[in-house]
Amino acid sequence: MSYWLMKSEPDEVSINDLARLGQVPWFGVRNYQARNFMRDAMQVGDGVLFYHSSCATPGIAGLARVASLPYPDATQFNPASPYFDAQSTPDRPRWVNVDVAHVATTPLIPLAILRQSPALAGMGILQKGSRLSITPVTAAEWQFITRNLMELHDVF
DNA sequence: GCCAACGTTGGC
DNA sequence: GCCAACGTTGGC
Repeated sequence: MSYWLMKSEPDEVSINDLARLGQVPWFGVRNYQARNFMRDAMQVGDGVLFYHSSCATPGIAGLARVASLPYPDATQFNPASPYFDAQSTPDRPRWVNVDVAHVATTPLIPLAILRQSPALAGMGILQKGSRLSITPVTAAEWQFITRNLMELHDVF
């Protein structure tokens, strides 16, 4: 079992949207490294820190879990979608996504708070210039965040 | 809106 | 294969 941090712009899909829908395809990833995490490394049941980016107060807004195997991202075939990729064909799809299911909505843990914890200094999201929308999280980081910052002891 | 940092593209 | 130019990300 692995852990991940996945960024979403709340204007597109917020933690409240995820709570309401229960489960969503993590569509729109157009970065090979992030795609490869979904395609090659994620397992159903993996823990996800749901992160709100590009908003007034960026930070971790809740917990989710990986809920499907990877499969072709439907938006790549839709010419009307901003995620359309003319190079991609159903025969040889370039982009995949997994489904992500809601686990918990938590009080927002702002990025500024994450930066204050030495235990989290190695997190991908905190590295200078890091833009990856999906980054691995260590078990120690996951436990520090869920136990110390969220005061949750019974998830995952 | 600014801008640092990064990934991708494409000419050579 | 190099690398300059460009587009994008995302915090501030």
